[in-house]
Amino acid sequence: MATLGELERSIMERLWSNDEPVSAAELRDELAHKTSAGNELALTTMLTVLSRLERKGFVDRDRKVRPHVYYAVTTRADHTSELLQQALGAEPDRAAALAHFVGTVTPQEAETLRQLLDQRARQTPAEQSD
Amino acid sequence: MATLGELERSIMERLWSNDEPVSAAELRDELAHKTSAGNELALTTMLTVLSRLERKGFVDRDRKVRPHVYYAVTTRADHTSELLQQALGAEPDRAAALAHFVGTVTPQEAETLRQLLDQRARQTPAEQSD
DNA sequence: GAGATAGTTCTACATGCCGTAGAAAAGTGT
DNA sequence: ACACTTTTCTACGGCATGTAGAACTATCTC
Repeated sequence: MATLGELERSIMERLWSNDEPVSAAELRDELAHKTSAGNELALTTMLTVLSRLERKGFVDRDRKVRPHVYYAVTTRADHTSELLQQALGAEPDRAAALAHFVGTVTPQEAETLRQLLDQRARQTPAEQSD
Repeated sequence: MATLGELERSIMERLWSNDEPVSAAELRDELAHKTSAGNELALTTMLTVLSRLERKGFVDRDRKVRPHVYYAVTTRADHTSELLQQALGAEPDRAAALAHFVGTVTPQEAETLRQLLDQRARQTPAEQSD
């Protein structure tokens, strides 16, 4: 999975935060508010970056309407999950890494995780350990 | 946390896999075996990359001995844990992301996670949910 | 439907990271 | 002091990203 630059990430954050497809112009205006100086980027800049995000498979667009409107292909949770898998992917001692990780999450998150594991266990019936 | 390039990663993998500090020349020879063609990189290439890794805070070196010897500053599990935190860091709905994630781990890992959470619960006494 | 207008794609450039390594400098042993 | 080893400095090509003008295409209006 390709990584995202700063502007690309800002755009994805916006697209993830709201399902309705938006035009490049809207995006540009909204992002300008977020930046300290409120610089408006050129519209073509938005369009270029959106095209790149499209090429990377992060966004898609509706080409039937005239200002094309863009939307995220996946949810942010999905994306984060992929990042988590990727982080673990190269790790030979996954248990050790998970141990470190569990040590860093908040108690609330630990509880969340536990509940999720319980749900999961119910869906994926007991496995035999070998 | 800075990201790693391909060569940088290879070097870190090697350093993480063995605690003993190694010289640039040793590293170069070992990594050459790993690559398909067995290309030997120039020694200065190793030194450059090691310096960059040092600057990034991934490795340190013993400058008292004459071929300087290099070693990883953190463990790989530590690093992976940081990546996991980082992946979750920007996520507003951490629970959702964790849910996706839990859905992707193997049953064995789920069990590992459960055990880790149990240990953790023993160390961090029961929290009151609000 | 031809021209004006709005919107999109093409092309381009600066910057910074990374892989790569030669040239220059610095340390070491005899 | 000199040859040899090792490290640092400098450099360059390639690629990703932010940035945007130029050129092209679609749409609307009269």
